[in-house]
Amino acid sequence: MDTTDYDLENLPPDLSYEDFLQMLLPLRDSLDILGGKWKLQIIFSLKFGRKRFKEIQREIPGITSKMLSKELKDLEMNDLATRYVHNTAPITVEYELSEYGKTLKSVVIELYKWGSAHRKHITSK
Amino acid sequence: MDTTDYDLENLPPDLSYEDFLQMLLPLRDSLDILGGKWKLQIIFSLKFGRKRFKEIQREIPGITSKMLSKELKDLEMNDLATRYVHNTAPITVEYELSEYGKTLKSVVIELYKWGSAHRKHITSK
DNA sequence: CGGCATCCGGCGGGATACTG
DNA sequence: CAGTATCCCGCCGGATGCCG
Repeated sequence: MDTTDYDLENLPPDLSYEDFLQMLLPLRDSLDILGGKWKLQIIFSLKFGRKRFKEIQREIPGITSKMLSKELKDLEMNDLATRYVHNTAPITVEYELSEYGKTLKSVVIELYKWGSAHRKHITSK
Repeated sequence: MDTTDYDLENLPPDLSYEDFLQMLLPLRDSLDILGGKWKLQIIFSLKFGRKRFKEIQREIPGITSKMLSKELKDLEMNDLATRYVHNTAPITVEYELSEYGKTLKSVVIELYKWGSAHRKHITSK
């Protein structure tokens, strides 16, 4: 696989278009993981500790079980959240943000900072 | 308007859901501006200087004039790109990344860094 | 050349019902 | 309770054509 790391400040001038698209992949990964209607809300919900499926759903008005289930599976696939199944009757499942998931913090903060400054920039004209 | 800035590290525990959604808005702004199929490619294309409409389109295989036009208008609305119209026949139009647009750099780099590390994290399991 | 108008297909995602 | 299955609608975005 291709593990080339690019220095975004100084991209090689002879970068082929294919390599350019390769370079965009990690960027898209980040955007996909945080993008969409529900991802951020779920991630923030899990930031405050281990939660049951229904708890999360209650905290996020409007989300259907289908969407929540799909998004959680997504987070789990990306190793960002961990799923705990308990042999109770009826079954209960808990989710928590993984240690690795917490590495998202810096990106999220950066996005927030820029977005926040941007709102001011835009409304000041 | 609401210009409250939140400290994402220490969110007030009594944060109402409405305030929480408010807090997400800047994050969504950032994600919307960089997300989508073409935004990054266009931004990177403009990073290398002032370009004509057709030039950009040639550099981005597959993009239709409709999409390019829409995305550029979007960037312009957000003050990220500047449009220059020349009274030639036929008309020519140039675009360039605004000075303000360059402030995106830190966010983009952060997204790239995390996404890049994430690819390694995921493929190493 | 730089766009806008129109038509249209795919799909993200909502509503609802059902199951282990 | 924690999902899955089905149906369905809106809309993003592609294709094509036209216009100043």
